[in-house]
Amino acid sequence: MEEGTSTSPGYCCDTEGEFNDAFQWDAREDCEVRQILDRIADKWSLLVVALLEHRKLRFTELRREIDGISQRMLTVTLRHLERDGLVRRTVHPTVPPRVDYALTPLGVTLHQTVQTLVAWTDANQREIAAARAAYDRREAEFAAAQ
Amino acid sequence: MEEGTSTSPGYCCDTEGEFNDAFQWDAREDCEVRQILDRIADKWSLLVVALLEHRKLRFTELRREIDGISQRMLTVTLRHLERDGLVRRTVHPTVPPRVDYALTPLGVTLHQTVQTLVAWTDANQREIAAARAAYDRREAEFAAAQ
DNA sequence: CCGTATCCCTTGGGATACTG
DNA sequence: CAGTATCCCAAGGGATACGG
Repeated sequence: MEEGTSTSPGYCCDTEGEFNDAFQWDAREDCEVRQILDRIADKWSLLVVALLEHRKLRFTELRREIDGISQRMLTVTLRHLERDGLVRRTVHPTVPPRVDYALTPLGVTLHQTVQTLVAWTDANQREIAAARAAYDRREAEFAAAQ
Repeated sequence: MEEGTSTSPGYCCDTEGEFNDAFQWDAREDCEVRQILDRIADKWSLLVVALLEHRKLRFTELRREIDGISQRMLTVTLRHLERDGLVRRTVHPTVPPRVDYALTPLGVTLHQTVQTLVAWTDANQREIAAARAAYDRREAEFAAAQ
């Protein structure tokens, strides 16, 4: 079940917006952007998508490649991605069972899009680290002054 | 404190990668990409950034515009964004106090980057919704067959 | 090999009350 | 107005054990 399907559109149609951004979303929790962002942003999804970029992988292969993931969370993550049409699950009726996972075309486009964000992170991580350090230093000085 | 500062680099340096992606990240939890993704993916950050795109806003103005946010979470979110150098907080020493928030140049570039993700979501929400519906239908049929 | 089921702990985040 | 401080609950996710 898990909803996410039958809720109202949620994406903000620009009703008399004072600023005409190309995109603008509202604050509702059932917003489509939120739904999908939550998927993208959970602890493991992007890692799975990244690993599947160029190749099919079996369950156990994914498990080995993703350091620290529990069996449960790998299953849950894969099911979510499959439900969203981002990953295709193929079961080979052999014994012992063999299941492999691959990106769908939609999954590939998501991966490409996410790369721009990763690129941004890569380009700005030093600046962010510096900002954090500066903030923490100011905070420490302030605390010391008390 | 809150770490995030002193941990090891965490971003995968491409040591003998069999696939030479432009970007590739490892599975470590302290990965820089994760750190920053966690920030942009939390419940309110992007909403705040979006609202600040073109204008400064005061604390209460943000609170009014973001439907459903608690006072506590607005404070926490703003502090995080400020610490990361994405938002600048300006206190006017008047009485009653006046504080306003604006994006830094870095914050502006983040916002722009995120827009590509929002655009992807916008372009593909129907396909995702359809995939979910199909998945749920198959699941329901399977359950009925039991 | 590929999962599901259960238990349990940690974290995110809402409600409320209080301060400079 | 612009926050802090406290309490508390629900969801996320790890560990473990079992099943087809």
